[in-house]
Amino acid sequence: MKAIVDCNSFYASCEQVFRPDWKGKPIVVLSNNDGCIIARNDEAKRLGIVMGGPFFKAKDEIKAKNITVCSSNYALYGDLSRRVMETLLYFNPEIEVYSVDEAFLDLQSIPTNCLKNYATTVKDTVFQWTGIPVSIGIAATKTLAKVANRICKKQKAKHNGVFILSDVDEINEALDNTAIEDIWGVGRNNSKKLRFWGIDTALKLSKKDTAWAKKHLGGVVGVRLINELNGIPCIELGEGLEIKKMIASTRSFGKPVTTLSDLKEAIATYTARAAEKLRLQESAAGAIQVFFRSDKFDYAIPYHKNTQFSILSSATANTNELILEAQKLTEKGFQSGVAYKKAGVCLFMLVPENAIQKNLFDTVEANPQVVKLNKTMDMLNRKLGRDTVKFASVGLTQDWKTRCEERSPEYTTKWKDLPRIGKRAK
DNA sequence: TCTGGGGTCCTAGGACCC
DNA sequence: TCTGGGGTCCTAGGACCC
Repeated sequence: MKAIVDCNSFYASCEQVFRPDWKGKPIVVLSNNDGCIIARNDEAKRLGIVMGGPFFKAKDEIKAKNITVCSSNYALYGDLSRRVMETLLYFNPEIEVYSVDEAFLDLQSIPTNCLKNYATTVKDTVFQWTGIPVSIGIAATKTLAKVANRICKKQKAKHNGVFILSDVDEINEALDNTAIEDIWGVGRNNSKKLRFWGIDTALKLSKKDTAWAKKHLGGVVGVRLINELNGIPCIELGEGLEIKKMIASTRSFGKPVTTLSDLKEAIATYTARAAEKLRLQESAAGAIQVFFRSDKFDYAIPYHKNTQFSILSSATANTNELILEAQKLTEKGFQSGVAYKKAGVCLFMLVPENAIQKNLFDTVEANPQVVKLNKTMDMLNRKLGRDTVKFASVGLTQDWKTRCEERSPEYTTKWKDLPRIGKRAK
């Protein structure tokens, strides 16, 4: 059996950990730039706040209903996520961290009659150690575990955080109660197709044969999906730390950017961030891409976007080199007169940093001091806070910076934000 | 005023190899 | 009349996930 452990309303729960006075009150969390609503706790869900909608459209309603609004605070969520995962690791070395708020657990070594107790202990311990409530779904395949998890969250009182799907009748009932678009692996496009063919529940889909799936549901992907629904595992647990194959850093601007110097500053900032992530997984990038675009929702002005790509003469993880290349590309693609709304940097062709293929025609020897410089910068920024040391090209004022008007303190990752007991810090 | 930011995997088809 | 059989690698684009 496999389990999926999923944090309940993760971002909203993180915000509540350090604000006991928010207990029982509705909360929503916004995306970057305070753009969309990306998390709501149960109380906010009950008040009818929808997921993913643009914030400015729901603003009045949210105010009227007295719902607390948080800008996203990824430093906080990242740190609490790490604590949750470490707690899971304490129980089970066979864990696949699937996303910031989810992990799969391999339960092969747990006897069937102990599963319920085991999962309940895991759930309670995570809550006790981190303050984050989780739901656990258990079944023979990842896809069925996901089904169990959904039901577990939907019927909180009935399942109390743990739901095991093992009995055939129970599985069928669960599948019958799962709408086609709620299946893990069925997205917007396929659910539309399936509904058109009259397949509207997971149970109906599970009855289709694999040849049909191969033809109509994206080849092997469809075959796997049907097998998984029938309890035949086709998606194995991932191994520990997966090395990323691409790394990106992209952001919307708080206000439109119109000058080349501002755009270059933003691109340098995103490049520095991406390079940090690159070094964290001990890789180097062989290629870099930058892009920038105008507001895609503003139909009054013509939409403008530009993407520039370059393969480096040899792979590097050096921020300085990457920024220089990114800025060259920015100069190439920039158009004056355009109001840019969003920009980003992607790094591709990632290789391990200790296996960089040198270019035959490189005239400059790699300087070991530069590697040390980058590592030292990372260390300082990790220890003393992000951007303690940075490249001048990222700018000092950063007028274009993302909006986040309701950001909570970084309770667990910044000394000055450490919560105080007794008197609330001003 | 105002609409997020990351990622992965798979397929089809073309170019090329022997 | 008639034109093989097997491969690999790469890219663009689609679909999906959180």
